[in-house]
Amino acid sequence: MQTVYDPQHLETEVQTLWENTRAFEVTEHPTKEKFYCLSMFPYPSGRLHMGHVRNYTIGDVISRYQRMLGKNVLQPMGWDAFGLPAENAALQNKTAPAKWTYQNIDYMRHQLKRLGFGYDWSREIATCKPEYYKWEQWFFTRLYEKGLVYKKTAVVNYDPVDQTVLANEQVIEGRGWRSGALVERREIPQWFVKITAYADELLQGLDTLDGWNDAVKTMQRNWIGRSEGVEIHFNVNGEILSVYTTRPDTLMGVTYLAIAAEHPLAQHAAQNNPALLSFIKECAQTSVAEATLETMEKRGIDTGLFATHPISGETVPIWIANFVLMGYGSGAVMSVPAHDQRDFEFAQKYNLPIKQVIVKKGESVSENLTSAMVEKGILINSGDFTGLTSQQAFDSIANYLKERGLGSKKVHFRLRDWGVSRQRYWGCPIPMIENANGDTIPASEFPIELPEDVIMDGPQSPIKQNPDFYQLENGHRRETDTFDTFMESSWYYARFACPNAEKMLDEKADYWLPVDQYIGGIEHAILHLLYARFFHRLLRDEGLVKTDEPFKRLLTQGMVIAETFYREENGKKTYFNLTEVTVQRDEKGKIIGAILNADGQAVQVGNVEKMSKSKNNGVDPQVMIERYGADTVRLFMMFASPPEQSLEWSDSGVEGSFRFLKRLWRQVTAHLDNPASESVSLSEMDKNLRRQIHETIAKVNDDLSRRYTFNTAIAACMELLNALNRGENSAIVKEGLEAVILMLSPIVPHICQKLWEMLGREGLIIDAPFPQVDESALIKSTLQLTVQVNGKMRAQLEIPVDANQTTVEQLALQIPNVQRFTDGKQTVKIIYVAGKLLNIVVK
RNA sequence: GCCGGAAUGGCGAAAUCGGUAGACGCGCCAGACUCAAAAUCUGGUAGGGGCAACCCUGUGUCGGUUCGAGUCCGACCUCCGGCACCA
Repeated sequence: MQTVYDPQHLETEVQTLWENTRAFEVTEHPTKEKFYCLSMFPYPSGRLHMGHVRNYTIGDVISRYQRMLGKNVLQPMGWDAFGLPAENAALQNKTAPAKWTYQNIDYMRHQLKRLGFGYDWSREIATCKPEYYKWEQWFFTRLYEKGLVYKKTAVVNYDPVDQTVLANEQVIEGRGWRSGALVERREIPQWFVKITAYADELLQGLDTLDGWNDAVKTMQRNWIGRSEGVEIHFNVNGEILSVYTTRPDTLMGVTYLAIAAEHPLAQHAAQNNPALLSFIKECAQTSVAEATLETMEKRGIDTGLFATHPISGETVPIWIANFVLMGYGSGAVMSVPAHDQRDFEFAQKYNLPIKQVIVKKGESVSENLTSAMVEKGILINSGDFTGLTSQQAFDSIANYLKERGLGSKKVHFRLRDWGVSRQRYWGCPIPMIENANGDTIPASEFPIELPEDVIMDGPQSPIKQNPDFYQLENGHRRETDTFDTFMESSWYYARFACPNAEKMLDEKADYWLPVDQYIGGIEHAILHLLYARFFHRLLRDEGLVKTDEPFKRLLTQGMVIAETFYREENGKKTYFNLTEVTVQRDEKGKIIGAILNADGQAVQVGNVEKMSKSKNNGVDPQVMIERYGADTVRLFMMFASPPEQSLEWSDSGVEGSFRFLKRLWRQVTAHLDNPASESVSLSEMDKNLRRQIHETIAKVNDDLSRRYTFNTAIAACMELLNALNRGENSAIVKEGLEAVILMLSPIVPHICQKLWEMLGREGLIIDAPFPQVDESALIKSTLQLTVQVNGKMRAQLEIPVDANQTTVEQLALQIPNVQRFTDGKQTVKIIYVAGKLLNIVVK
């Protein structure tokens, strides 16, 4: 028998057992209940980081628990293998993105296996393989045929020095990250998928997702942004300029219109106007990111053009404003400074008139508005509409406009169509061809393979300069843009059900889908999850899946954070890793400083932040696994905080987890040395211990199935183990130890498998049933009641389980400490929460 | 700027439906074992008062609802995530 807990040796042994028995390979099983548990697949960046470890431990714990409940559990793993970092790495190392990616996959697969995750590796997918992306290409051409795909121009960030398109992330303070050149907005033709055609369905579908938390659903609802408003036509020299508003009741307060710099009217007006031209050029020098546009200084310029108000017939000036974007709606907005804060500030800045047309009920016009009056109310200064409420005016004005052909009610979505074109190399080639007439037509054969054997000697895509790729024999020319990588991650969950199918998806997908539990970072709350929900409906409408929603239950896990250490010189911070410093604490254990090991001098202690390269505060999981073993790392990850909260790294916390596993090991081996002596009747202490065992089983089941609070499940097991250590009846101690081992096995599967065997059990613990409650063990004869006076706890009272309120009140009033607070006072009322609490209210 | 979230001892956290604030763990303090150290075990540990029984204060800030608020409502502060080409 092993007397010392030796995780390295033990974990290898157990992992070999899993491998040899193919413990996690699953097939469709018509009679068994299925459970599909999926963690968001990783981008193969090089090594696993702690965020991955956390994500995949959560998924593995849920999978193993569900399997022990008797379900047919699928837990697959793959690689989101296309993406920008591979190009950057290739550029730096002068290698091919493919080679770098495949090397990373090999290393990270090895790491995942070492952590003991129960994946069905026979289903592994890498999205950069033609066997995977050829179906995406085929599907895109199907969407094209159905009219769900179209081409239009859209703006990108363009680096004029590197002559390449930049991702928002690559634009730093308005400049390209490599060249430092001022970035320009540029319009280029791109492919779009009509997600807006599904906007209503995506919105309504949220109501069916009971297993998603409200924060994510709210964010998606707001992102889709359904609004009811009115489209209004202004007349500009005989041409129609359309604007959309949700506040047609304020229409009489319009004092100017604002248009985008790229708007044709702006371009036209600028032809003979150098001031306008230079303003438009300035507007073009901004990143396309919405956060940048919304936070920058709002600026504008008068075009000199006028529009005719559709009701009053008055003319209002047309301004170019840097915050209005072409391509979001019509590229023009009506401005009502009195009732919109942004318009108000803009009007003040440029001395434009502010005309109040809404007042609160019972008030009159405000003499000097100091800010916009944005609430709804009663119309004033609005001609025939004066006196109406905002609500009445909405309909009256809409009808007025409609009767005269000047506008109509319209439902509008904030959601925009999904631009899927990327001007990059390391992605799935878009399967379109430009024929000799200049028309685009879909490709007819798949895959259109991306050449992997390339050299990145500049930021431009190699396939854009490679006629072997784009030039076809019949004179046609292939599209050289690639897909947004969100395309691949929008359907991988379905392909895992049938990774080798000779079509995109086969009937096996019907067995496994939808995903019962999806787990990933909260940062994916909108984009990835919305695109996947959209794509699932596209698959459904192609007859490839039968459900409406891909993910039944969603768990969004928090970030892994850690302390930062730095020195500041000339305003530039240099960060040091935890491994390079010694932390100093006061006698209470509070951090008071840190010293750099290299020179013995002090460094600054910074904030606790998300583990990242830039803050140099990452902890390499590999080092921890080698030091403590996978079980300790897994245990710490699950114990330190509940999954949805951020998790702070702590070396001593990891030590604590290791210590607990050593104690578990020792306690079981010590028990084996003192074999069970069966006692006939149970003492009161025995009964209490047995009740605690079964109360813990009830709690852990609830924590693992409903609440997903793994930290409290572990705490309950720790408490039970402490109690078992004091247990006297070895038969009950054995029952308790077996329960603890089974309950902890989803979290720390290696040590539990081994202890399970040492207790004389055979086979895989993963195939043993999870402990269930023996109701008879829970029976109590007395309860602890809290007695309050005026809501403050004054005493504890032990009462028989069947005591009625009158008895309880009498008992409570006899307690001296209760009498101290009630004597000489009048009892106003008594509140009794049966079996829990008695509150005596006095005055 | 807009949308969403978080905040509780020295630290990570617990308190599940409005009902005992601080379970469990870390750290720290004391003791046991040891020639000693490590490891391990036992006890203590929100702050303040009290010999003690107990009492007062306390869950980011200010206000409110309630017999009772960490939990609900309103306003605010700080931090975090997302904002459509990072994944």
